[in-house]
Amino acid sequence: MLTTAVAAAPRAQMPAQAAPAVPARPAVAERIADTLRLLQDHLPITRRIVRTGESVYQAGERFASLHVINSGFFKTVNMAADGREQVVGLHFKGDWLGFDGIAAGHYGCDAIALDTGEVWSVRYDALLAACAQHPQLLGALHAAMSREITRDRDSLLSLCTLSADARVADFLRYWADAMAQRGLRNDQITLRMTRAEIGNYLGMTLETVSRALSRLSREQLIAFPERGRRDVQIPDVQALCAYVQRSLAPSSAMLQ
Amino acid sequence: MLTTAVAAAPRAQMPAQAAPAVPARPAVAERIADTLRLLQDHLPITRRIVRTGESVYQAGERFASLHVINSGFFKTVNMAADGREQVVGLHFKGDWLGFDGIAAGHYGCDAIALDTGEVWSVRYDALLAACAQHPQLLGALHAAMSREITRDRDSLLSLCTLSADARVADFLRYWADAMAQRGLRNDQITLRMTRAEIGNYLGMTLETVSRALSRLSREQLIAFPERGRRDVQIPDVQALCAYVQRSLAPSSAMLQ
DNA sequence: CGCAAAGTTGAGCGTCCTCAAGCAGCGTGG
DNA sequence: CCACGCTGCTTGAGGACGCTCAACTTTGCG
Repeated sequence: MLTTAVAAAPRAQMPAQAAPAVPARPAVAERIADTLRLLQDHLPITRRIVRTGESVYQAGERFASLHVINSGFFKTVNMAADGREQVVGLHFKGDWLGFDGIAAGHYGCDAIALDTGEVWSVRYDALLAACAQHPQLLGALHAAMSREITRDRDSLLSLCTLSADARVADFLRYWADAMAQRGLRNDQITLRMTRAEIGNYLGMTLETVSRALSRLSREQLIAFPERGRRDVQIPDVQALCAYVQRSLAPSSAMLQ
Repeated sequence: MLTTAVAAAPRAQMPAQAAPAVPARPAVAERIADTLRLLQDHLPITRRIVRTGESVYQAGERFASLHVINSGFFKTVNMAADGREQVVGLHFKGDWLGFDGIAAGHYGCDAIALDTGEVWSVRYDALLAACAQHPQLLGALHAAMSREITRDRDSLLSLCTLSADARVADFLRYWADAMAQRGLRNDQITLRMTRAEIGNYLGMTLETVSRALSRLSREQLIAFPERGRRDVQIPDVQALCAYVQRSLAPSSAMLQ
């Protein structure tokens, strides 16, 4: 699907960006803890509980603060002037929210809680002042923005190159990876989004999401332990990755 | 197409993000000039001419510098470990390149010149040091990253909500807007990409791009003044926007 | 001139969307 | 307690948009 080779320039060596390093898991969790500690120690923070469906901020609101997720799951929804709504990001503990407001002076998305969570809000001007004193803080900020950009581009990549089924599989893999990186169990995840939300995020209809999940379940790549079908069991994340890869190379094995 | 309404929360007022402000055009050009001057005055800069097809950096290369486009047109190509290539961004004068390298320590994309251009490279560590002295520089850096994030999300939005024809129209509009913002003529643009590259960027095949351009031309929204069909004349950018909007509301006018 | 690369256009088909029906879970109220 | 309605989910049938494959034209270059 859409394997238009754009260029055939000689390729440099490249670290396998999706292949999970063997252990190294707690690295992300540690980084998150460090960042939260840095914020706590050097900045006035507004802690805020956000319940399911409530927003941290809304598109159009004046930008003054950035927000760091202390717990919970969030989505960002891009709002076009003409009413189109697009889920453009999923965010977990340690992720920052609100970067899109810096340049424009107002937020460009809604940030909405997918369950009850807590965000720490810091005034952007105060953050800049603190960064001047503590370079680590600036480093954390830039790294977070950089990761956000990388993540958005990876979304573009899956959206453009994967079939609907593979996109759903990749979505589950992404969620499971995010859990694992934070030291949480990733063999069973609770989708905190409706099929419609997932479909919107992945650029397909809710029916297609449902069918894809059914197919993945039929192929034993996932299972639904509960009646509710909101919980997804992933016996083998590697197998999910393999499924995505397989869907790229329909028949022939890649020579060379 | 894919108008799954995810939520129906009460909506706050929101500035029309796509509607071009009446004049205000030189604002962006001025901002770019300011940024270039800031860099020039406070940092050691490596100027570099990059010819068509050459890369500023490649995926996997060690990250040490950010790059600002002084002239020319560039694309960034996301390289997946499995060989998938995805054009994830187009970049013009004043845009920064390389943000995705900050967090990972190595670049995640190739940045490739679409024609001969000049980039200014600054070492990231030197940039940080200079930012400590000149807060404006830090402001420019953050604004550029913020805009990058916003832009990526807008790409996701068009990719997920627009038909192929509308996506091509929106692509032309985007390019024309980028030109206008920089004070260049936008009634005629020279596409510096092949149909295959455009298609890759927009998530469709080169044939579909070709057909979409033919249809737009048939509807008088664009014209091909040259034989080569690389130059596109856009008599009325507004009409292009209207075309995109029209494709969203297939039949009924939006009540209320 | 000849060849390769880029582009256009057509025919056929497959994936995914649309529309529709039915089921499951859940809170409400009689 | 169960009927009731609501929302979310699943599954099927049919159709459309865009992909695949193919032939041909145009452009550019040695």
